[in-house]
Amino acid sequence: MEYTVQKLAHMAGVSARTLRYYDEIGILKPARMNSSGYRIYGQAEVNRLQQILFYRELGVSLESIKDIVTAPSFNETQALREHHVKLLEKREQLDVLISNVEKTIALTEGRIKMMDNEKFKGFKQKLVDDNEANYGKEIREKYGNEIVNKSNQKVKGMSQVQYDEVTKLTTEVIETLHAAFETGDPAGQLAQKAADLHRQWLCYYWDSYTNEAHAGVAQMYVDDPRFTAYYDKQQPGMAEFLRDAVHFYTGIKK
Amino acid sequence: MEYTVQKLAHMAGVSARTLRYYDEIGILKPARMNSSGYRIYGQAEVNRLQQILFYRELGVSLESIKDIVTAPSFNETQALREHHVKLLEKREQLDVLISNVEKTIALTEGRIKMMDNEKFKGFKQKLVDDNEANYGKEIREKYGNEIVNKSNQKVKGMSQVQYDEVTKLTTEVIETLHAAFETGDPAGQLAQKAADLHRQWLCYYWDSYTNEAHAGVAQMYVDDPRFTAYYDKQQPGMAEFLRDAVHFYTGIKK
DNA sequence: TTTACACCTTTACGCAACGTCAATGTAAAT
DNA sequence: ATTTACATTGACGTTGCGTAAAGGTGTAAA
Repeated sequence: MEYTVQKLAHMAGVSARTLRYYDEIGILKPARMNSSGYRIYGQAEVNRLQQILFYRELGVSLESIKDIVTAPSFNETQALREHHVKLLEKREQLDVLISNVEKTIALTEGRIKMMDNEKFKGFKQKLVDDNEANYGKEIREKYGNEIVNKSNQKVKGMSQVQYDEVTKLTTEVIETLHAAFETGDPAGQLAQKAADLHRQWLCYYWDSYTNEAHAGVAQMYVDDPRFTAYYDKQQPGMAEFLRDAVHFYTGIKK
Repeated sequence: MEYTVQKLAHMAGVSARTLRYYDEIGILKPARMNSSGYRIYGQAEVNRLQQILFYRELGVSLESIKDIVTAPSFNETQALREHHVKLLEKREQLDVLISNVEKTIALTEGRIKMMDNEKFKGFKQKLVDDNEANYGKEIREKYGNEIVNKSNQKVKGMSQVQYDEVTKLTTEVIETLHAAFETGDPAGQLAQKAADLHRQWLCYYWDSYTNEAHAGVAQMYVDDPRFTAYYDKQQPGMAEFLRDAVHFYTGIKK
């Protein structure tokens, strides 16, 4: 009928430390202390502990459990429903993680089989990473999930030849952009060539190209400081220049 | 081309504190320090940070990331594969959690609709909890998943009338057992009545009853200290007595 | 030139939920 | 009477940073 810490701990499958901690934070006080200062728990405490452990199993924080078990009129169903939503979100996140890990494994395996070039190592991954981890969210918001997924799909499906092409294209874009920037005219020949190279570059990542989307991305280069930093680190004002060039190229002003 | 903490932090979408922390734990040292002790990062560090963030996104611990990014010949695929397994386990756990929360919500809703009795509150839940969280694993191991699931199913499907019956039965078992214990004879009339009540009680949880299983559970009452504690808290030796009584009742000695 | 202001530095405490000594006192069993 | 098992409080360690605090720089405007 009465239990010391160890006894209760063993019964409930938790540690004695846990019970002392629960005492400390006030979610499970012992029924009384004996003459030597031992914690003595009764039936009521056993029941309460079971409630606590139940909610703990559900992943509820002790802080929230405190509210649940102390407030007598607390709406359990409501709390559970909220927790349910959180769990579902968590699972979704986890699913994304899992599929990303799976994709990465497939990628690295493919890479290894494909070639042994050290320089190549990690770069395709980085491509996926750049697009996905850094800008994935924004792009998803603006252009939807499908485009991003297809983009990543395309990167993963690239052969080394294609990879080399896109790498070359990347430097070409930058170099042409530099030269064009000197002229100062985003509508000029060089700038339009840069815009065209940029379109080609985009087409390595995108499944379908539209002027609209191209112009949108160009605008984002200016709006998003991380993009701006990337382009402007070469030359201040570069991001804006590229945007203007693309806007001329696509015939779309945003 | 070169970045201070803030710059790099902003670019990568992390805090400056994070970068200092990464420096501290040695997974991302700056390229150099300037004359005033400022951290200066270069392109190599940007790349490395991107790798780090990539793995972080995947939920890998910084400790593991350290191994990945510092050891040049570290088998990435192997590491990812292990992480993959962990993630799958996590998702399984999460699925269990989710279904439990769903069941509990259904249960509490049913309870509320069924009646308004305060005393009843939380107890059916506790029944499921007791069986599942505390003894579920052992019972599953010995008698398989199906029996346990069906048991929980039965509890959840119980009406209040049935619940009252099983509650009454519980006290009857205990009381009869007490009286029988006085006689000291596990083969006597009282003890056999207790064993029979115990069988009836079991049948509220089990879908199919067998002498074998009944005898097995009785033995478990002695083997498992948590069960022993439960029965012995009334009277020391009670668990053994009940086991003996049931063994006589079922005609099975283990 | 001074001053404002943004940015840098290190140091160090705080968070959640305990695990894990350490030092010491008590109950129970031999 | 002594061993053994278990009780107590106290305090530090864990992970991945957030968040001051106290003070030194870098640059641009007044």
